[in-house]
Amino acid sequence: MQDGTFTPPGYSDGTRTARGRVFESDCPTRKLLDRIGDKWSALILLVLGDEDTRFNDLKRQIGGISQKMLSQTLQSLKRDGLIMRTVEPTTPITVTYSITPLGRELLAALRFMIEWAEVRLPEVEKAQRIHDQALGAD
Amino acid sequence: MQDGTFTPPGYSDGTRTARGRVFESDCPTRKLLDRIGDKWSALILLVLGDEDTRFNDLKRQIGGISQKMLSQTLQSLKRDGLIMRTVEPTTPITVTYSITPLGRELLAALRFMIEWAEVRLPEVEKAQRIHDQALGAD
DNA sequence: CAGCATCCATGACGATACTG
DNA sequence: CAGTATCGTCATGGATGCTG
Repeated sequence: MQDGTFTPPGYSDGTRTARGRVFESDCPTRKLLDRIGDKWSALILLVLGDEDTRFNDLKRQIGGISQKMLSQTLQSLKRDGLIMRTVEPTTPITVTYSITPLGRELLAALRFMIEWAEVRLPEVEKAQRIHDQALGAD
Repeated sequence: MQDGTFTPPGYSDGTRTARGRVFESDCPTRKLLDRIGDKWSALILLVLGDEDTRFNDLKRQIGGISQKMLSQTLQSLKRDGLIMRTVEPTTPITVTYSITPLGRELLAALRFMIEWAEVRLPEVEKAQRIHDQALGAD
């Protein structure tokens, strides 16, 4: 858990799959997706994965995010232990956000999805167009 | 793209990172998360990754999902080309949902996050408890 | 600079009832 | 069995204005 790599357990022995847990009432996957499946968490983690960044820098880099959502999402990520908030008592105050080892680990898993999206989204959108044209053909 | 494996491009040469695209206006990652970051898509993909499943079977397996959301999410996943819908003209009608190669590929990326969630969520929740107790300590 | 407080619109989602 | 249609609720998130 020191670096950004994450090796998932199981699957090699063939006995344990994700299926068993995902439908329990306290399903970890559901909880995780509730948190980082929102509109901005993944983007913020991605920026902080590259370099420590200050509040208004984040706001500039992530186009379209409102101050409210940035602040709110940062708090949530900090509460989850995925990012850190560092205050320097300058005037005016200077606040820097950075990713934690735990956050970097999640980011590593996230990158697989990000890369998939970048490579395959054209196919998804092509499927959408075909689907939308074939009205009634099902 | 035939099996469920997905090898992300880039990163080996060190020049290309996900950063460049993720903040474009038509960011693929944002679009993807808008689609499968919802409450049920990931769960449905996970079930269908195991075996083809019928509508009411899905409803039974995924605890807590409403008929409306199941139907709606299935349509969305089908439109994206991630799952298929097969109708057998029995009486009454028999409908089976199955995952596509594209969907299986996404599922493979998703599993990294699922596994991370199952392993690390206790740490996240521990961080939450510590954070909530340290009121004012920042 | 780094936020918080407030108001408001949208839509995600659930519950219920109905259909081929 | 496999859905559709409608209604109501609540959370997400944007816009705006204010603060230390």
